[in-house]
Amino acid sequence: MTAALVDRLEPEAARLVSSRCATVRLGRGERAFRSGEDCAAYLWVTAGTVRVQVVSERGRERVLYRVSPGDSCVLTTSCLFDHEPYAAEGVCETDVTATAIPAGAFRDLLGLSASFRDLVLADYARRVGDMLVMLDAATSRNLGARLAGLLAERSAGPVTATHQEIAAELGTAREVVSRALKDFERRGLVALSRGRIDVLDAAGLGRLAGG
Amino acid sequence: MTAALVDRLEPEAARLVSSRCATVRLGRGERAFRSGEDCAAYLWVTAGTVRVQVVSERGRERVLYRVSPGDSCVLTTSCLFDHEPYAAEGVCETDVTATAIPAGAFRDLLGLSASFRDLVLADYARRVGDMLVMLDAATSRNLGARLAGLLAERSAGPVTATHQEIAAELGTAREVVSRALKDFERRGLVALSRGRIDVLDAAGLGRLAGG
DNA sequence: TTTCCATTGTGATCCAGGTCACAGACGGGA
DNA sequence: TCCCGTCTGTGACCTGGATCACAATGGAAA
Repeated sequence: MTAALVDRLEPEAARLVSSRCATVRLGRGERAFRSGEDCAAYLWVTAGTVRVQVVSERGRERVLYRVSPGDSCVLTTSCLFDHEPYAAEGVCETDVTATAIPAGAFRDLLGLSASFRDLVLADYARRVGDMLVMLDAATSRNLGARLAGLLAERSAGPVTATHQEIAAELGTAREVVSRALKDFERRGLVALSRGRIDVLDAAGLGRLAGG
Repeated sequence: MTAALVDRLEPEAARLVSSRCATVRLGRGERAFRSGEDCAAYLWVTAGTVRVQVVSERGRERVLYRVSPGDSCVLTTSCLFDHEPYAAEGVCETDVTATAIPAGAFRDLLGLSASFRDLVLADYARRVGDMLVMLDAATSRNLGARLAGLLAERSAGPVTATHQEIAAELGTAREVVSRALKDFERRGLVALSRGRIDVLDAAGLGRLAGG
């Protein structure tokens, strides 16, 4: 399944994309955009993943969401319409290929293509929903449940992530995650090794996470 | 200044609104929508204010944002595009007049009118920005600063709100707000009376709030 | 005036999570 | 094999804020 933008659009809109948009490639670890930067173009990711995060004054980073092929990035649209600089940064988690849509072309596309509108707005809707959930989670402090939820979600294979990365995901401190994980291990829910967590009892984790 | 939708749209779009949208009136305290409800129409508020909030399991309510004349409601668009029910409820803080735009008409309008697109997306952008700020605030727990900020913002006139209402605004408990306010009073920043807070030193509060 | 409920003030206590400070443990180079 | 930087594990301690439990007060309605 390809995630090329042109494949999803009406012919006329696809032509517009072909003529006015460029393909950009970014290496793993590069920044797609930085906090405080102005927003010049809308990026449609066709391959790879961009992690969008904010960094607090105290240096703690917090992951907001990820942009995968087929997703748009709410913050970018936010910037394009609000004319404000980015409040977050985008880090490429893998090599990334994307179509850069200049602001003018973006607006034209919105007018021209119902498919494009649907893509953009549906994604917006999803993100807002996610952020509501995050807000809720951040307010009620039940770190154990949130961690269990995160692990249960990814229990298909081994979870390869350092405790530090998970802490950023949850917006907390590494030590807190380490302790909680150790607790899970003692309860037989997971097996821990360096940079990797194997889920032994996804159902149990799910129970911990769910209401 | 009127906030009627038709005044902001191209003639053709305005006609569409006139023919397919109804005006609804809601009394103060009524629910514009409820948590879990399906979303049938997009509401464009022309007069009054709707407070959008989520209620946690423990009954604590948290204000997400307010919809004033000229604003749209992100959650509504969210629902229309995501086909998911509301995750929050909307309470009319005053008598409210609104234009109800059925889902179909909403989509048509987006295609037809560049002005409408700009209204909807600009509003979306603003909300997302607000939510980022809220997330940040909720994570770093410095209730004093947040409370000071809230008061400084409204320091134009006396702030008429109970401590309970302010607590909902900040997503915390009433007692915590009472104590913080009392502390501000002792420091000469505010004067407290029943259901009302007079800001005596807006600059001082601003300093407490600002970085 | 009296009643009664919503609002506010406050002490006492509790607790999840944050911080600090190290000590191992692992693992990929050199 | 040894070295060194990254990851983990853990104890000790701190803290803001949440909860509980009442008392006191204000003010609108009766």
